[in-house]
Amino acid sequence: MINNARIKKLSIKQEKKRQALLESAIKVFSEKGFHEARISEIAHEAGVADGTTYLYFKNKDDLLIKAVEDLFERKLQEMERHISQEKTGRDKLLRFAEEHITIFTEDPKVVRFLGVELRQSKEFYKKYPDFKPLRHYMKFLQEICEEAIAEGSIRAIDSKALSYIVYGTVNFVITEWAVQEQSFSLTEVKNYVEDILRYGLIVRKEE
Amino acid sequence: MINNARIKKLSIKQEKKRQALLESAIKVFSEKGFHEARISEIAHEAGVADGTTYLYFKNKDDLLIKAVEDLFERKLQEMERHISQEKTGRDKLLRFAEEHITIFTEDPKVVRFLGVELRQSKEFYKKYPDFKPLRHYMKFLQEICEEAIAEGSIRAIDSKALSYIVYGTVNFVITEWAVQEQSFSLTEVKNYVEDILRYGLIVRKEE
Amino acid sequence: MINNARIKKLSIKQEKKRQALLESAIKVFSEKGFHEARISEIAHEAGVADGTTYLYFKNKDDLLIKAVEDLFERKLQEMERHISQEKTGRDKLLRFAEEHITIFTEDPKVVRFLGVELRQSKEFYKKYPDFKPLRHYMKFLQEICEEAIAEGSIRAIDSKALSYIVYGTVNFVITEWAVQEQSFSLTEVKNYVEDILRYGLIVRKEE
Amino acid sequence: MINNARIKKLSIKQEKKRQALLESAIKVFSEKGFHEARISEIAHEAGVADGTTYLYFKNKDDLLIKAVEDLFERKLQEMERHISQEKTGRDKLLRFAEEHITIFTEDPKVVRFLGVELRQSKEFYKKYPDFKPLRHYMKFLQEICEEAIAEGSIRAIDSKALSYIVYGTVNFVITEWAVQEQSFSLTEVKNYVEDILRYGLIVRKEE
DNA sequence: AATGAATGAGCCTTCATTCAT
DNA sequence: GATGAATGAAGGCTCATTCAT
Repeated sequence: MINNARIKKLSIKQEKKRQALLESAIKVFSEKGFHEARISEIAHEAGVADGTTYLYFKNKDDLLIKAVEDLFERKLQEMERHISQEKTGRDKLLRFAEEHITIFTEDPKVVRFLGVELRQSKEFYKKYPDFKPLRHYMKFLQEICEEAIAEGSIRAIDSKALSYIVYGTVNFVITEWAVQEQSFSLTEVKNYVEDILRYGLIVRKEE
Repeated sequence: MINNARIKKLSIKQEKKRQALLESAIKVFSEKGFHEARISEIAHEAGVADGTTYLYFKNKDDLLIKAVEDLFERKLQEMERHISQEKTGRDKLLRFAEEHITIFTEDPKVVRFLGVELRQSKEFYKKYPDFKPLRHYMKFLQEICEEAIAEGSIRAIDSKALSYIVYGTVNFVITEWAVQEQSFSLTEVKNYVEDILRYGLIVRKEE
Repeated sequence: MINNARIKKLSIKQEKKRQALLESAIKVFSEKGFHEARISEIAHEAGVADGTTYLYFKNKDDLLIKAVEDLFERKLQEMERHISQEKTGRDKLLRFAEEHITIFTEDPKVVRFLGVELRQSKEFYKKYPDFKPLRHYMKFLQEICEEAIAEGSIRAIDSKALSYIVYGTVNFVITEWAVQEQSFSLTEVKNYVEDILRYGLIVRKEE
Repeated sequence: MINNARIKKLSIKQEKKRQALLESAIKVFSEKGFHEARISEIAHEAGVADGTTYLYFKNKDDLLIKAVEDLFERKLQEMERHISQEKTGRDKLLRFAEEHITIFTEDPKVVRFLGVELRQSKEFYKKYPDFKPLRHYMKFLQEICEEAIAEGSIRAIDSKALSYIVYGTVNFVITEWAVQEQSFSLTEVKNYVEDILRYGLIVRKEE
C-alpha cells in the first residue's frame, strides 16, 4: 500500500494516476450509479489495473467519498472565482444561484450523480460520519447570505436556513432537469427562480 | 402465482399480507437503500417467507415500484383532504408547502427514501418508463398553481416551473433535515420558506 | 394421502385423475425434459390442483417412474397385438423392428423422452433400483429372439445380446430422427435397418 | 475475465486449470447429470474456487458444451490413430465398431454422459444451434462407410443412414452396459455385433 | 378428498478485494 | 509499485412439497 491515508507524498506520476482515478470514478459513478459502477471499469477508464485502485483508495466507498470531495473542491474554486467579481452580498447571492446552475449543468450526468448518489443511506453516513462533501460549499453560500443580510439588502432571516432554501431550490430544479433528460428549458426556469427569490410569489395590491 | 398482475381479487388475508410487504419494503428500503436492502429482511419484517414475496411481486424492482406508488397514493389522499379545506388557490399553495413538510416529516426515513432512492439510475427509468411516482402528486400541485395564477393571487409564471420550484424547495429542506438527522429546527425553516415564497428575498425601499 | 402405494382401490373418478396425471406427465416431460418440467404445469394440464398430484404420487421422481412404466405397459400391449399376427420367430423379429419404429414415431417428443430422459444418472438408478421400465419390453423381444433361434431361422447367438442389438439399432435411429427434428426419412432408414439385419453389411463373393 | 472467447493465449498454468476444469466437468456431469451437477463440486474437483470457473467459461451451459467438444475431439484423434492402421474401408468400418466400444468403455460414466446428457432438451439445442459435438465424429464414420461402399466391400446403402445404424447399435450396447452397471459381458456382445454387421441375422438356406 | 397459498432450501453467478508474481 | 488472476462471500429467485382450509 502506497498511501491510503495520504501520509506520504506521491510522485508526480502517482498523483496523475490518483487524479485519473478520481475523474474516471466521477464519470463512471455518474453514468452507472454507485452500485452499478464497476471498479474494473473505473480502473480501465483510468488506464490502470484493478488492483492499483486499492493502492490509492481503501475501497469502493472511499473512492466515492474522495471523488465527490475532490469534485466539490474544484467546483467551489470555480464558484469563488465568479463570486469575487460581485461587490454586494445581494449580487453575490443572485450570482451564486445563477452560477450554480451554470456550473453543474455543464454535465447533466454529474448533476444526477450529485443529486442522487451523493445521498447514500443513513447507514452510509453512520459508517462515514466525516463525509460531508457539501460542507465547504454550503458554508460559502451561508457566508454570502450573512453578508447580504448584514448589508440590509435582503430580509433578515436565519442564514443557514436561507442557504438551504437557495441551494435546495436551484438544486432540485437542475436535478429534475437532469433526471428528466432535459425535458424542459432550464434557462426559463432559472429566470423564474431568480424572479421568485427576488419578489416572492404573492401579488401585492399596492404594487 | 397468486396475482402478480393484480387481475384477480385478493382475499382480505392476502391483501393484508400484500400491504404488510409494501410497508416493510418502504421501511427497509428507507433504512438501507435499494441495493443494500435484502428481500429476506423485507419478507421477515412482514412476517412471511422469502418466497411469498414473489407471489405478490414479480421481483425486487417491482416491489420498489409498487411500494413507492402505494406510498404516494396514500400521501396524495392525505394532501387532498387538507387542501380541500382551503378556499383560494393562494391559500391552497401555501397550505401545500406546509402540509408537504408535515406529511413527510412524520417519518424521516421515508423522506430520505423518496428524496434519494426514488431517483434510481437512469437505467432504472429506462427499464420502467411508466414508473413516474411523482406524477399525480406533481400534477395536483401544478393544478393548484394554475388556480392561484388564474385568480390573480400570485404572479403569472409558468405553472410547471412553479410547481418544481415549490416542490424542490420544500423537498430539499426536508431531505437535508432527514439526512442530517434532524440537526436543525424544521418548523423554523418551514416558516422561512413560506415567508420567502410570499415576499421574496429582496428588501424593497418603498416598503 | 389416498394411496401412494396403491394399496387401496381407487374410485372410477380417482382412477381417471391418476391416468390424466400420467398422460400429462408424459406430455410435459417429453416437451420440456424432466428438470424443466413443472409439477404445476403437469397438474394444470391434467385439470387438478398442484397438491392433488401428491395424493397420487409420492414425488416428482415417482411420477416420472410411474408415467414411464405405464407408457411402456401400453406400448407393450400394442406390440403384442401386432406380433401375434405373425407365425414364425423370424417374421416376429422383423415385424418387431418395424412396429417398434411405427409405435414410437407416432409422437417424436415421446421418443426423445424415452431415449433421453429415461436414462437418468446412475444416482437415480441407485435411488430407485427397481426402475427398469424396459424390462418387460426387452423380455418380450428376447423371447422372440429365442423363438427365432430355436426354429433355426436366424443364426444362433445369445438371445439377450441380440435383443440389445435389435433394440439399440432401431432405437438410436428413431431417437436421432426425433432429436434432429425429423431431418431425414425414417422410412428409408427403416428399410436399411431391416436389410442389414437380414443380410448383414458384407458383400459376399458367392452371392 | 481472462479469456472467455479464447482470443488470448493462456499461460501454461492457465491452460492446465482450464483442462482440469474440463475434466472434472466431464466427471461430475457424468456422475450426476447436468442438472444435478454443481459448479461448486466441479470447481472443487479441479482444485480452484467457484468463481474461477467463470474466468474460463461463460456459464454452466458453456462449460458443458466446451467439455463435450473437448472430449469428442480427443476421442476422435484416438480413433483416427487406430483406423489409419487399416487398409480397406471394410476393415476400417469393422475396426471402427470395435474401437468405439473400446475407447468409450474405458470409463462407463463418460459413456452414460455422452449417451444421455448430450441429448439435452430440444430447448438446449435451440439455444445453442452450433452445438453439434457428434458432427466430426459422425462425419468421420460416414466417410469410412463411403469408402467401404466405393470399394464394393459392403452393400451400397445410403452412407449417412449406415453411419447412424453402426453408431446407434454400438452406442446403445455400451450405454445399456454402462447404465446397467456392466451386468453383461461387453466383449461377448461386441463379437455378436460384429458378426451381425458382417453376416446379418438371417440364416440362408443356400449357405 | 381436493385445493392452492405458503414455505424455504438451495444454487448460479457477480464482483470487490487480495496477493503471488 | 503495479499487475490481474484468483478468490469466495453473498443474495435474488425458483419450485417441489406441505398443510391449513
